[in-house]
Amino acid sequence: MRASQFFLATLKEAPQEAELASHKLMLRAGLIRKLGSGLYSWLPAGIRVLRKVERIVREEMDRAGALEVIMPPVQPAELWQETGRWELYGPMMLRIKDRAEREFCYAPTAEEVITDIARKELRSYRQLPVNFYQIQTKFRDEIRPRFGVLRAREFSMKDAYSFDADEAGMLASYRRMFDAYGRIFTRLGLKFRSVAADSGEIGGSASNEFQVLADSGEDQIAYSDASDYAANIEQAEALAPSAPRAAASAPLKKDPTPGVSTCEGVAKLWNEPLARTVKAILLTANDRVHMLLIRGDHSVNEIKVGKVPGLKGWRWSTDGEILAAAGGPAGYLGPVGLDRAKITVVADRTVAAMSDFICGANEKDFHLRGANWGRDCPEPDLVADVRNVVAGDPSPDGKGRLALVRGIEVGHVFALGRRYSEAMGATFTAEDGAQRPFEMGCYGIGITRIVGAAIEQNHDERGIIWPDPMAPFAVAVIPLGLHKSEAVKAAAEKLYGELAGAGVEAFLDDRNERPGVLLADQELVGIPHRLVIGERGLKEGIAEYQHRRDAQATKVPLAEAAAFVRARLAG
RNA sequence: CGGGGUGUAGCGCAGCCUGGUAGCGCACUUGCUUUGGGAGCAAGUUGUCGGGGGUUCGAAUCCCUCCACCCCGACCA
Repeated sequence: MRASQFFLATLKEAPQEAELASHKLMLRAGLIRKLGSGLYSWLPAGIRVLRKVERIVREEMDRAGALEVIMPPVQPAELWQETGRWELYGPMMLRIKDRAEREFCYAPTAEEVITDIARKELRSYRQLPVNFYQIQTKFRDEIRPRFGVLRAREFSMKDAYSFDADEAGMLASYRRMFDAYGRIFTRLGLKFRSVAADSGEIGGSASNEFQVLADSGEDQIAYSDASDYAANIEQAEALAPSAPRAAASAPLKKDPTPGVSTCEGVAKLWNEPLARTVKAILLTANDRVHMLLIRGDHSVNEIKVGKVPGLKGWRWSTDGEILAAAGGPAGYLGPVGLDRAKITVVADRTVAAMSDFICGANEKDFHLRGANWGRDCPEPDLVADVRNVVAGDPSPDGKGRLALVRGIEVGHVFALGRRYSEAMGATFTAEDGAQRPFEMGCYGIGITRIVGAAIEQNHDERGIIWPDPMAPFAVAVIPLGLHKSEAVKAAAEKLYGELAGAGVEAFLDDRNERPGVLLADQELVGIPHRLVIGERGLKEGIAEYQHRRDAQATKVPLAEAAAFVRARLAG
């Protein structure tokens, strides 16, 4: 491709809407333009990258035996009502009506449609297993779209759905997809980790996420420093302290803490470590108020809370409920002196093992110190893991300690089971003649998100640095003074021709611009390899090769330049 | 949805407080010079000042209202 025939929409300055590096760079490099909140057009340079990602995903899905289909992005409400998700999905789903006032949605995902296809088309166990996938535009009306294509409302997703006759088969299909995903992200040249995950709204038993590692990621990943354990922090288990609870050694004492309503404040006021304090959080579930107790330096894991018996569908208690159940206001709450008929005490595993702790006195402007389970208040009604793990916690698999890194979720595989097949009556005739619901799995990859995540992971102050497999062009040929030197022009054209002839995606920047402009654009757009041709080098018979990550250029004899680059690409 | 902020040329911004009919840089067009890291000079082009309403002789500027976009939050008691 010649620059003169391409549309290079680079910008010197980033539009003010962009905050994150990848978002700014995608706009500046001319990959995308914003149409509205969470809506992006993809320009020619962006499309080239997107197609590369799609191609690798397709190849690996095909190789794993999945079959490509396309389902309509506009789907009738009836299907979603069958599974109850028409209501469940809530405002995330964009709902539309046709001229006859029939309700539709713009697909946020396609379990219902694919299950409908399965129940109509798949009749016998002999047809199983089968795995359908599509690469399609999805729409999710996110509460707050942000970070450009990383959390857009409209985005491209590869979604696959497997159908098996039994659970063992389904788990094998799941495994095949898991392995395919690993190959995809490896081939894309990204640093990633697969982690155990919460299955969330989609439901099902097993679930793994694929996270591209990047400091700006929205997700936190906990991994063991001594094993291959890795999990999303939403899911990572915080083990109970191994040491038994120490005996009470301090007397219970109530002291004023005027205006100090946080653990941090009390710890500072009393010059005590934050880890000695306990914070109380009141939740209401099933019309009963619960006091959740977390160590002062820990944070609540809302997903774990929802899994505690009796806390499914919990919400934060109102101020009125708090006062009525605990007797004191928020900020001064604790387990001592509660009427347990009115309130259930749920202690985090760590808190249950604490002694001589600091907590609220259930009275405005007072806290307690030297509080002890058993002596000062009854033992907790429930002890559960409800906090987020922190770095240094023991790994749940018993090997090593946990460390935390940030990641961007680009893939997610779910072992669904029969949730959708049962809800929609999708059955097949089994070997014994009985009708059985399909065992399903579903597998997503955020195609557009991968592009943003790759940039987030691979950029510097000058611009993008594409991994070779995703680069819009493999190599930039940059002639310095093409419009004034016949020798430069001839050498650049020859080199470009050699590369193109060898099937290398070369970009010849034949614009009549100063060298700085050409070089800056190549660096901004992130073309990973470049060959500079200038009069200076021609005198020596060389081209200057430089990888986007190289600090210095390497002189390469002109005649060998094309082969030199091809060797780098192969490696 | 709550809080904060921003909307002025394609992009980045000033002007607004203290009303007087719109400006800077980049980009774009033309010409000349220049050409190994985002050129210089000269001459141009580009605006319903987010929309609507109001106050006023007069509104980008003051008031009301709506809209769009961005950031933080929507747990931490």
